[in-house]
Amino acid sequence: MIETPPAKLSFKKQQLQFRENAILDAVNRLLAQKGFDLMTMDEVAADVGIAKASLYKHFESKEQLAAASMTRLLESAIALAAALSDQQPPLDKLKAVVRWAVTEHLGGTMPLLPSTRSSIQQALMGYPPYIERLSTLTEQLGEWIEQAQAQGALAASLPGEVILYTIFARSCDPVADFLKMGGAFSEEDIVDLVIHTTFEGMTRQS
Amino acid sequence: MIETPPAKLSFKKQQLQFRENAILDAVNRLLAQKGFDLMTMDEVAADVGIAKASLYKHFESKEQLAAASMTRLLESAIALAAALSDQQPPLDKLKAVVRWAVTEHLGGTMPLLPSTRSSIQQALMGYPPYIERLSTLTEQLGEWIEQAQAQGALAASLPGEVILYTIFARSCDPVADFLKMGGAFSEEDIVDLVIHTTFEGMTRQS
DNA sequence: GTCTATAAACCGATAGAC
DNA sequence: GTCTATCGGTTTATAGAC
Repeated sequence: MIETPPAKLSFKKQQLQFRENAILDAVNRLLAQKGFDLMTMDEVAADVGIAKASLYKHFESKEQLAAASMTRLLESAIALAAALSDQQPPLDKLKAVVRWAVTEHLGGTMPLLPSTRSSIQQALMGYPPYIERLSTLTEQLGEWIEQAQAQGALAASLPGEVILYTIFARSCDPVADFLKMGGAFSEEDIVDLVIHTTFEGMTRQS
Repeated sequence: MIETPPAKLSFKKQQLQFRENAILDAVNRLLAQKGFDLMTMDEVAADVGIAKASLYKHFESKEQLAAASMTRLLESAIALAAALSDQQPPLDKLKAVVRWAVTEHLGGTMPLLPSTRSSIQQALMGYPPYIERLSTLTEQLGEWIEQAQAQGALAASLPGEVILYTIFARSCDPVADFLKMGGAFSEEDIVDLVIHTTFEGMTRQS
């Protein structure tokens, strides 16, 4: 019994995809734990359970490996945004995105980016697949921001850029880490607190 | 003419202090630009204009060097806090601290910390002079936070920890970097925008 | 493709002359 | 104390056998 070439090829491709996904899982976790600079290729290989040289058969450099991981993360965010009901107010959809990001962050699966200072930032900007996803996500969020402002749900006096960047930045907010370290709050509480201060600020009585 | 021993000793000490201050200036700038991990001792030495080996006559390790720089930064913050008028409302004093920090950040003299993930964080926690300053600053800010909450100027429903950590975190807010990169706002505008979103949030109409 | 072994570069820290 | 030169260790990336 000889399998037909197409099926065998498909199976091989599936195996390849599966292996590369396992690699990206490890990279994602290590990026979240230690950041790009402190993450070593030896660690990634050990975490996946393969030799370091084998990594380079799948990804040609550490930068491209991290870029691929970040691209997959953006795809998750885009998928989440697409799954949000259109009947929800745009402000709720924006909060849902932040909720997802902060939850991932607390779970240890959110890379430390965005940070202007990270050495990987430059490599990311020269990696078209990442730029494309970032553009897609930015467009979707920007649309919701405009709608929320038109409805009066978000301050119309604030430039859209400021709101957009703030939402991105809160995905990696160290406040969540500090609160988790303190141990006085549950992860659900921490997420709620971060979302509340982000959107409502700290001066408003509730 | 032979100078008196006390005067000569004082002069030598002054020279030493001056040199070490120049070193810490360079460290502070490099920590702000690249962070601890990417900062090399060769760079620090080149920036100061001395040999790398000479650095180790003043500071015994890279960690201690960074810790000394961070300690000096905290002393600046404490001095700023002490200089604020007692006639000001506590909320205004808290905003003034954030204003100072974000301005330093935009000027390229604010190290990337705090960040739970930085490899230096652990060294910092084992460096008593740093801990002491951090405790002093935390106490002062905590006092103002309580006063502001009692006055109704800050939300009394928010745990003080959350407000404190948020103030610390906004000192290194990447939003300021993004807005600066965008080039559409002056540095004064950026500082105002960050302070506004931090304290008033993004939903309130103004 | 996966492995072991190694090359090439870099970095923190030190030795030793002055 | 400052310098030049170098050690020891780590890291990215590759060579070559299987």
